[in-house]
Amino acid sequence: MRITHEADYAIRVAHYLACANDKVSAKQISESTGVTLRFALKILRKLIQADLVKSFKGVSGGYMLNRSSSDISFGEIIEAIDGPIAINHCLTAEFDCTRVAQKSQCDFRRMFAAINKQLRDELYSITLDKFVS
Amino acid sequence: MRITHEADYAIRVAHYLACANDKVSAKQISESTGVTLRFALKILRKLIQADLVKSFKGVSGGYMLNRSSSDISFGEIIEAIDGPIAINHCLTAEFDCTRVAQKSQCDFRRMFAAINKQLRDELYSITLDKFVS
DNA sequence: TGAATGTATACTAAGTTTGTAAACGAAAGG
DNA sequence: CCTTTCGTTTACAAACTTAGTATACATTCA
Repeated sequence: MRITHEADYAIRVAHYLACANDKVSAKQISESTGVTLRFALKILRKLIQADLVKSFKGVSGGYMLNRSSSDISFGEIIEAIDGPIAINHCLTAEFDCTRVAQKSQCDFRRMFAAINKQLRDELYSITLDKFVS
Repeated sequence: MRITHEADYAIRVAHYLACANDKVSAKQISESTGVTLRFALKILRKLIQADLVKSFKGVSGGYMLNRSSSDISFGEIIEAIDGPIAINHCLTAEFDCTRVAQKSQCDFRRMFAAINKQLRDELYSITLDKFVS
């Protein structure tokens, strides 16, 4: 019932970028957030794939947010790293339920889906700008 | 961000006991829920330790709920198996934050704590009796 | 007393997470 | 144009967690 450390680091990284307001090198990000350089690079790649961050190559390259910090939510960052938010395995695409033939008929699943949606909405409502002083 | 399979099984087991309304053997529980006998025994032990289930030894022994099904929530069952509900590692007792000296000062942590409480309350508000026909 | 049941501890296999390593690709600037 | 600086990609491996099993033991009741 936890987000991974990687997702937690990703939030720190994104927050750092939100505060920076300018292109920042991976090395700088690593040193400022306490995430090892290699791991930070891995996280940045996932954030780029999710269109949350953009990168610049070359001698004076670096990273910056791809959108306004008011338009980037914690939910998005978490899902960019960990994949879809799902409090129970039965809510994921690959799950094949052994309880009932038609999984849409399962009351438990319906209940989990409702709670999951509420949690997800909550995480999507919290944006990075709320943490930028 | 998921409950474990074991917690999911525990819900099935508890639900089966809620429907049974009488002492049931581990074998019967295993066969009815599709959880292997050994694993069901392990789960039952944890449910007993959390006072959700009581057991009877001897030849005609078995298990039954320790309280009314309207008094047993999904939150309790999940915590009995997986431990305290915590969406981020930083909300757990053993966590030692590397971000700031005083973890109570961390805005992220406060935010996660609020969302976590909401999720937990939600899971505690859903009781077994709602799934007994 | 012994068959049927639950209890307790410990172990193992499989899967996931958390990183690390190495080789490659692209762009700025001299 | 070519070197330096930085980002990209793929693959690997150690550590941890989960899921499930095995073994030995304790209790009850006929």
